Amino acid sequence: MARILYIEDESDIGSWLKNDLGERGHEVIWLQSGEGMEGYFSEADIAILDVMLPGLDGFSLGKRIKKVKNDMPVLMLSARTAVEDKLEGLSFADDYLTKPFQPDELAARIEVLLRRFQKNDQVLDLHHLQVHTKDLRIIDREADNEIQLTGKQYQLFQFFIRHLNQILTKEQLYEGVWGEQYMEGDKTLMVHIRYLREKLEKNPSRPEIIETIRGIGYRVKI
Amino acid sequence: MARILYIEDESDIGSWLKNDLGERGHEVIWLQSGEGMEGYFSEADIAILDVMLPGLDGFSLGKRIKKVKNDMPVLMLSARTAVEDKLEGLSFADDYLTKPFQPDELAARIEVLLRRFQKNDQVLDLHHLQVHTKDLRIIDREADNEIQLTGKQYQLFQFFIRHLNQILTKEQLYEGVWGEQYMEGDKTLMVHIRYLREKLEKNPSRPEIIETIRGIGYRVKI
DNA sequence: CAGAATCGTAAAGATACATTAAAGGGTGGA
DNA sequence: TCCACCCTTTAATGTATCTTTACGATTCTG
Repeated sequence: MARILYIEDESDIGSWLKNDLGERGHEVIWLQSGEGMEGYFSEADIAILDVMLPGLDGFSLGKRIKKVKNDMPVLMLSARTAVEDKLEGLSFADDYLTKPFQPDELAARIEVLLRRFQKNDQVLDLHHLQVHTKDLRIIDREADNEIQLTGKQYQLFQFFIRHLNQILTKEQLYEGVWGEQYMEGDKTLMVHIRYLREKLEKNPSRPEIIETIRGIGYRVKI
Repeated sequence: MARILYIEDESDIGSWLKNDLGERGHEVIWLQSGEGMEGYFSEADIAILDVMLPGLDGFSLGKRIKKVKNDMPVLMLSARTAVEDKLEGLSFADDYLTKPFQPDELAARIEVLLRRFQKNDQVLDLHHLQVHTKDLRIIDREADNEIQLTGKQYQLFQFFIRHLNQILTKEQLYEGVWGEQYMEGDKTLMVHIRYLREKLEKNPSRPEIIETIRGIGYRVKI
C-alpha cells in the first residue's frame, strides 16, 4: 500500500510493528537510528518516528524531514509519560500517538495521513491555471507557460493550496508563512497577495483565484 | 533478484550474510579480499564492502569501484566504533550500515539502492544538449562534442537529472551531493553551479538549463 | 449618503540573496 | 617530488525580492 520509513531503536517493538504493518500490505523500511535516513526520503511515502532515540532524537529528525521534504507526512510516537512532548511534537508533526497503542489505531492514522497528503500528485484546475501540487508547478493553460513564483510567493501559495477552500485569516496566513506574530495593520501580507495576484490572475484587480473575505482574510477555492 | 559483489574477510559473518541474502533471492559473489574484484564488476549490480579489510581497505576499494563504474551502487559496512569512518565513508558511498545490523535492514537498503540506480538508458534533450542518463554522457549537439565534467560537477548534475523538473532546495542539493549538513550561507554549492553552467550553458550568465529559483534553490527541467 | 473601516496599489528604500572572479589549499598522477 | 587540476573559500558587486510607506479605492454601516 505505502512505503513507510520507520525509525525505532527498540528491537522488539520495531520488529513487531514492521511485521504488523507489513501484513497490512505496507512496505516498511525500519531503521534503528536516524543515520542514513536521508537515503530513503525519496523512497518513502510517510515517516514514523519514535521520540526517544539514541543520538539525534525524533524531534530533530522530524524537523529535518519537514525541512528537506515538507510534503512528507510525519507521525511521531512517544511514551505516555512525556506529556509536554505532545505540544512541541505537534508543532511540526502531522500526527502523533502515545505508547502503548493498538496497531489498528496506528494503521488507521496512517491511512488518514496518506489520504490527507495524497494531494501530493494531484493536479488541480483553478480557472485558467493548472496546479501540480507535488512540486507546486503552476501552468497557465491559456498562455501555455509556467508561472514562476519567488520564495515568499511560493510559500504563501502553498499555504493556500494546503488549505484549499478554507477561509484563512490574515493571522493564520502570516503566522503560517512568516512564522511570527502578525501585527495588526501590517500590510506586508497584502502586498504579497497583490504580487501573487499579479502573477496568477487574468485581471489582478478582479481576482478570481484568491478571493478576499473582507474583515477576515483570503481564500483559494476550487 | 540481484547480483551482489560482497567483500568481507571474516568468514563467519561472510557466510552468514551470503546465505541470508541468497535466501532472499539474490546471487551473492563473496570475496574475502579486494583482489580479483575487477573481474566481477561487469557481473554485479551492487557492491557491499566491509571497511576493515586486510590489504586494501574498503574505502580504497569503494573509491576504485566508483571511479571505474560510477553507476554501480556501493554500500559500506563498518564497525559501530569507528564513528568518524561514517563521514569519510559517505562521501563516495551510496549508503552505509554500522555493525551489528539486522539482515532485514541490509536487505531493505539493498532494495532501495537498486531501485535508485535502476536507470533506464534514456536520452534526454535539454536545449542544445543531449544527455544519456545511463552513463550521464553529455553531448553538445551543436558543437558536436562531448562535455567532460569533474567529480563534483558530475555528482551535482546527476542529482539534477535524478530529480528532473523538481525544484531542489540548496539543502537538498548540498546534502544530496556532499552528504553532509548544509551550512546556511555556504557558497560552495553556488560556485559549483557556476562551474556547471560554464560548461553546459551557451551563455552562463543567461542560464537556460539550470535555472535558479531565488530564495529556494535550483532546477533543471525539460 | 456620509463617514469609517478595510482593502488595494504604486513606488521607494532596505535587505537578502545570487553572481562572479580570484586566490589558496588539497589531492592524486606523472 | 612537483605539477596540474579540482575543490573550497572569500570578498566585491550586482540584482531580485521583501518591506515599508503613503495614498487611493472600495465596501460597509448607520
